[in-house]
Parts: sequence; C-alpha cells; structure tokens
Amino acid sequence: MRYSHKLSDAIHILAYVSIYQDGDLSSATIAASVESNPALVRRLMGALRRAGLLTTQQGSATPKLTRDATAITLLDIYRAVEEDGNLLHVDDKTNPQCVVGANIQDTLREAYDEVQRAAEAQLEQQTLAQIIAGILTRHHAKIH
Amino acid sequence: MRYSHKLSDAIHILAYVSIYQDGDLSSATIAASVESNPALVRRLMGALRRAGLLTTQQGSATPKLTRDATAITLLDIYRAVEEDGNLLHVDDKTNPQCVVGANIQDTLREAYDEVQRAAEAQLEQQTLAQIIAGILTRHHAKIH
DNA sequence: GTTTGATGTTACTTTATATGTTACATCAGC
DNA sequence: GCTGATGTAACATATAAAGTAACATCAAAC
Repeated sequence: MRYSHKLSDAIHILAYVSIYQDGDLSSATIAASVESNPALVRRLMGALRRAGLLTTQQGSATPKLTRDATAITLLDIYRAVEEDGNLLHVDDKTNPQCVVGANIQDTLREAYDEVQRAAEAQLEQQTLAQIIAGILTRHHAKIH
Repeated sequence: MRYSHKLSDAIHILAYVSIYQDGDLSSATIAASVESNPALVRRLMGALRRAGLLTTQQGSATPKLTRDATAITLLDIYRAVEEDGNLLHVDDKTNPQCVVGANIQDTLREAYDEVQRAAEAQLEQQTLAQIIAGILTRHHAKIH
C-alpha cells in the first residue's frame, strides 16, 4: 500500500487551526495548505473530534482545539487517526505444525511490543505546541 | 497497501536455519513453515545475504548464518529487508506558500527521527538468539 | 424563510506497495 | 547428463491509502 500520511496531515490540521484560529478555517482552505482535498481534511477532523482533540460544528467553519496545544501529544493524535497503531506486523499465517511456525508469532509479538512501547513513549513526549513552535521558528528564520 | 511482514518472515527464516541447521533447509521446506512460497523465501534470503547475515550457495540448499545468533540484532534484520526503514512518513506534498505547509515537513522529520531512534534502539537490543530462545521455550512448555 | 456555503458521511475510483505465481537461467551433486 | 536446488525477473493479485464526487444536514446572512 501507500505509506500513510494520516499522522502528518492530522498534525498539520491541528497546527493550522491553532495558528490561524482567527482566520479562515474551512476544510477547503486547510486542504490548500495540506495540498490535499477538503474531504480528506473533514475525515481527519472527524477522527480528531471523536478522539476529543477538536470541536467542530456542522455548517460552520469553526474548528477549535479542546485544550491547549501543550496538552496534546503526538501520541494522542497518532491514536486518533491510525486505527491500526502497530508499527510492526507479525505474520499471522505460519505453519502451526512446525516448531518455528507454531511459536514465532507470540514470541515476535512480545518483541514488537517493546519497540512499540519505546516509539509511543517518544510520541508521547512531543507535543503539538512543540511542532507549532518548530514551524514558527523556521518561518521567522526565513523572513529575517 | 498490505502491511509488511518482511521483518517477521526474515526472522522466521533465520530462526529456522539456526534451529534446523542439520536438516532440510530448502526454500520450499522453509516456505512450508512460513506458509508462504519458495520465491518469497529466496527473495528474503537474498536480502539477508546482501546484508551479510547469511551465506547461501546457488544449487545447494545450505544456507548458514554468518555469525552467532547472539550477534544478530533485529535491527540488522530490519535494515536488511526493509529498504524504506522509516516507521512514520512525512507528507512531502504540502503547500510551500503557506507558513504551515512550508515548514511542517522539516519540523516533523525532526520529531519522527526521535521516534525512529527510540524504536531502532529497541530493535538493536533484541537478538535473533533471544527470539530462538523464545520459540524453543514456548515449544518445550507445550510438550511437557 | 430562502439562499448560500459550510460540515458530515458515504460510495466509488485511483494509486502504491506487498505478496503470490510463474518461468527460466544457473549451479551442485550424483 | 540428470535431477533438483538457488537466483532473479516479469507479471498478477490483494490490500490499504488517498483522491473524487455526491448529497444530506446545518449555520448565517439576507
């Protein structure tokens, strides 16, 4: 399949909503920034809303963060938009008649869990606020 | 796309080669354990050979690990078989005219690098020998 | 209250990547 | 030489992501 950009695009949307909170926040305008399409933006905003990160109102282009960007971690966003949050995947079709095939799945699941935990710990340490700061810092460095 | 099982299958192959080092190591036999097909096994073995983890000989079903399983980490195997080793992917098509679109890519790359480093550190701490031990321990627990 | 333009959601299409399948050149061992 | 193995490539299929289009529903302005 194509590699997923859902996390990147969801962060983009939240950063945009935060930075331009008094500007035009229609899905079409945000889609222009993401270089994507309004339906994708609305789909992702729906997932962010269901995860409690964003409020929206049907008919009105007024999305808002539900809490300060310092209190939204990349892990929150990741879990909101990636339904299969697993970074690595066990092959679940191996031969149960074979010693290796019968026992490797559980063994690998344990091993992959360690990797997943380490990755999620890093995602949890980084906040939307830090991403926004990174964007604005880079922007200011360019214009000065 | 489908989720990749290449890492899982490559570990499976190496574990099989190690455990059954004096048995039948043809790609067809290994494929039966993976419940896959010989061509996939040979493709993965080719990648493992190019990464210096395995020796093979054309015409002869005699693959061997190049070093002890304690000296082969899951990171070695991961890098051998996953050409795009990135766990997270930046959307590289964002609007350069927009403050957010123009600066989010580099910002996210930095953020994702942290996650990647943490995940790779965990992959590096786990060895093929540990996976083999996990497989054999589970097997013995079943038959006793 | 009608018009306009927004979101919410779904169905369908397109694209990209992983895996399966087949074929065949090449080599080892008898 | 014969048999059966690997190495590799071409092609087909499966699956998930993202694009597209349509439309019901709602908000705001008039």
